[in-house]
Amino acid sequence: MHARHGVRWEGKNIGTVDRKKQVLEAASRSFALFGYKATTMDQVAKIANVGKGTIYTFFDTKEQLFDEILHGVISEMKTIIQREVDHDKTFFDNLFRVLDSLLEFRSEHELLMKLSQEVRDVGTPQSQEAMNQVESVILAYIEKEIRHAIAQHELRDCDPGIVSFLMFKMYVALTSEWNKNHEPLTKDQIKEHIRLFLEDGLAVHA
Amino acid sequence: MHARHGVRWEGKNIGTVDRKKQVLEAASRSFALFGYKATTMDQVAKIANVGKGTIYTFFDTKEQLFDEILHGVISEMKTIIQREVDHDKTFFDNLFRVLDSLLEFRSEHELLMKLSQEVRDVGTPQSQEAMNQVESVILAYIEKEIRHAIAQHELRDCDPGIVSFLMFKMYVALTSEWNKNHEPLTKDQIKEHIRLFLEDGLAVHA
DNA sequence: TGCATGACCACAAAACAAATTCAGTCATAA
DNA sequence: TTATGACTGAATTTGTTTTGTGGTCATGCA
Repeated sequence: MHARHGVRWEGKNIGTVDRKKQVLEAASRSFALFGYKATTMDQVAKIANVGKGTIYTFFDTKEQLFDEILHGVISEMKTIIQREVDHDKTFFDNLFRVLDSLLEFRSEHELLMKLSQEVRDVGTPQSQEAMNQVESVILAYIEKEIRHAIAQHELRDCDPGIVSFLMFKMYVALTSEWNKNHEPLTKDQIKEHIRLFLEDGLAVHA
Repeated sequence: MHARHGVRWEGKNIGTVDRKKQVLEAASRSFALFGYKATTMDQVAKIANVGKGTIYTFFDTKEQLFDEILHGVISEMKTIIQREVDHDKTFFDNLFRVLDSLLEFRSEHELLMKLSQEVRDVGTPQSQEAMNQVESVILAYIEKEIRHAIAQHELRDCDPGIVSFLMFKMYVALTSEWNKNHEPLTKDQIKEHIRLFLEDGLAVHA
C-alpha cells in the first residue's frame, strides 16, 4: 500500500505511479460502470489503490471529481470535432466524419449512456446536470455549423436553433431510443438514415 | 341525488340523465386533469353526481374504465386518419392534413400530455402502457402509409420501420420536447420543419 | 518534517413501522 | 329492483430508526 517516494521532480512522482491519474482512471471506470450515485469514494479509493484521504488532496468533493471527468469527456468531444471539421469541405462531409469519430468512442458513450439511464431510473441531479451540459455543447456546435453552412448557401435558410435540436434528437433516437424495442442499428444504418432525412429528403423528386 | 326513475325503454333511462355517459365524461375530465393515479373513484362519482357503487355497475375496475376512455381516444384518432387519408392524393398531402387535424384536438392532446407527464414524473404503469398503445397505433399507421408510398414510388426505397420511428420521434420532439426549454412552436412552424426534413431535405441541391 | 492514510463523525438516505388512502363490496333504503 | 355510501383491507404515504457514505483529521511512516 505504501508505494510512494519514487524519484521526485517538481512535486510529482516519477518512476512510481501518478496517484492523481490513478484516481481519475478509477473514478472514470466506476462512474461509467455504476453511475454517479452508486459510485462511492471508498470504492474509488480501493480501485485506485489509494487511501480515501488521498483523493481529497486532489479533489475537494465527489462532485468536483465527477466534473473533472465530465469536462474531460466534453473536451475530447470538442477535440474530435475540431480535428474533423474542415471548412474547406462541405457541411455534410464534416457532419459524417464527426459522426463517424463520435460513434467510435465506446468509453465516452458508456459513461453518457449510464448517466442517461441514471436520469431515467433515479433522476440523480448530478447526472441530469451532466447530460444537460453535454447536450448544450453538442447543440451549440451543430447550431454554429448550421449558421456557417447557411451563410455558404450549402443549407436552405432555416431556423438553426430548431434544426440543430431536431438533428440532435434524431441522433439520440437512432443511437439509443431505437434500442429499447429493437436490435441496435449499425453505424452505417445510422449514418444512412441521417443522410436520408437531412441531405436528400424522403420524397422522390421529379 | 336520487334522480333516477325516468321513463324506461330497453333497460335504459330516457328523459333522465344517462348515468354511464355521465361517468365516462367525469372520468375523462379527471384523467386528463389529474392523470391516472391522482384520479380517485370517489372523485369521479362526485363529479358524475353518482354513487360510487353505480360506477361499478358499468365498469369492473378503475383500469377498465380508463381503458374504455383510452380506446375512445384511439378510435377518434383512427377516425381522423381514415377521414383525412385519400390514396388518390400524395403521401405528403395526406400526412399534412392528418397532422393538421391531429394538432387541432386539444381534448385528446390534454389526456395524452398528462399521461406522458405522469410517465416521466411517477412512472404509473397504466399511463406507461397507455402511451405505448397510442405510440404503436400511430407507428403502425405511419408504417403502412410509408409502405404504400414506396410502392407508388412516391418515397425512396427505405426501411419503413426505422423511418416511421424517426418521423414519430420528430413529431414528439417538435410538439412536446421543444417546449421544455423554449416557447412552444406554432402549428405552421411544426408543419414547415417536418416538410423541410421529410420532403425537401436540408441540402441546397444544384 | 511532510504526506499518505484509514478510523472517525455528521448527516443523508435506506429500512422499517404506523397511519392513511382508496379501489372495490354489500347491506340498506327508496 | 337498483342506486347508494358506509365499510374493508390491501396498498400507499408518512414518520421514525438504522445504516451507509462523503468528508475530516490525528496518527505514523519515510
